[in-house]
Amino acid sequence: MDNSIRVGSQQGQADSPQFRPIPSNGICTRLGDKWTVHVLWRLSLANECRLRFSTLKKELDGVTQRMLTLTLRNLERDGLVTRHYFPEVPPRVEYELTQMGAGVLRALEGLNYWVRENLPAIEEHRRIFDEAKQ
Amino acid sequence: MDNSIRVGSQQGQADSPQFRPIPSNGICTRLGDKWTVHVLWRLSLANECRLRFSTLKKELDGVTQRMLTLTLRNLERDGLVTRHYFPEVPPRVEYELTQMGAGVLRALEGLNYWVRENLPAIEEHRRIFDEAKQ
DNA sequence: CCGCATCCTTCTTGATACTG
DNA sequence: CAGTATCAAGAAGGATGCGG
Repeated sequence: MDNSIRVGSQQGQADSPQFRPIPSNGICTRLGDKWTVHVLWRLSLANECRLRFSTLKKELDGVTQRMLTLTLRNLERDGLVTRHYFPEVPPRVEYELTQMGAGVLRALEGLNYWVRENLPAIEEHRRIFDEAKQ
Repeated sequence: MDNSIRVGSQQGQADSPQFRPIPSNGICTRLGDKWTVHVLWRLSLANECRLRFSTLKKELDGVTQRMLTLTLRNLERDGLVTRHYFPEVPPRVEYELTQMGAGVLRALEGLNYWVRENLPAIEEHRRIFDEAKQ
């Protein structure tokens, strides 16, 4: 498993004059995987940003136990989520969004907004493009 | 090829009270692929946001012709890039960032910034986590 | 020069079964 | 209930050759 959050041009391109050197790419290696953002998001909506594994699993439609575990493990490793283990009779595990975890979601707001604004235009472009291809 | 920019919870979860309903996920299906952001970024730095194929290929270190073509085709389809074809003797093709294309990069600034701020902390968490696993 | 088709490899995800 | 291990399926990416 590649556990990197890769940032921007892995290539040795010189920094540019105009903007800061790095486009936010590759974070998407982690954030872009199938369940990560869903998990962060669901946690952010929970009371105290905290849910147990089974609840999370139940509410993220379609996620398998395996993938949820993997996703949470990676988030924990990155410090975006904290794991609380209760050694009870049926064991209980809760996951909590950290401050940093909440920060990612805020950082995604701009993108989220952009998508909302532009999705119609994008879909229109696609329609035309695909049509022209016939 | 899946050409969707999928936004947020594909699941039928009810909109939440607190935030707007959708976390910006899945855009990463497109933006998160290996070369898309690199291409947008490189174009944004170019004169008139415009470069020919061969230049792009030369400057994006490691990209194959196939992947660059695919990436550009998808960007063109979405309306983030325009393709200009010149039927010359050795054919020439230029790609130009559209307004909307430039918009994505701006939308990514928040994320980009967040990564810069938090990468050290993330890497520290990883170090500790991995160490504890021994 | 640019693009496409083909083949092959790697990574991610899903399905399933088993353990503390 | 939560986690792990194993196996199989699929998608993404890379290598290469041909064609306009």
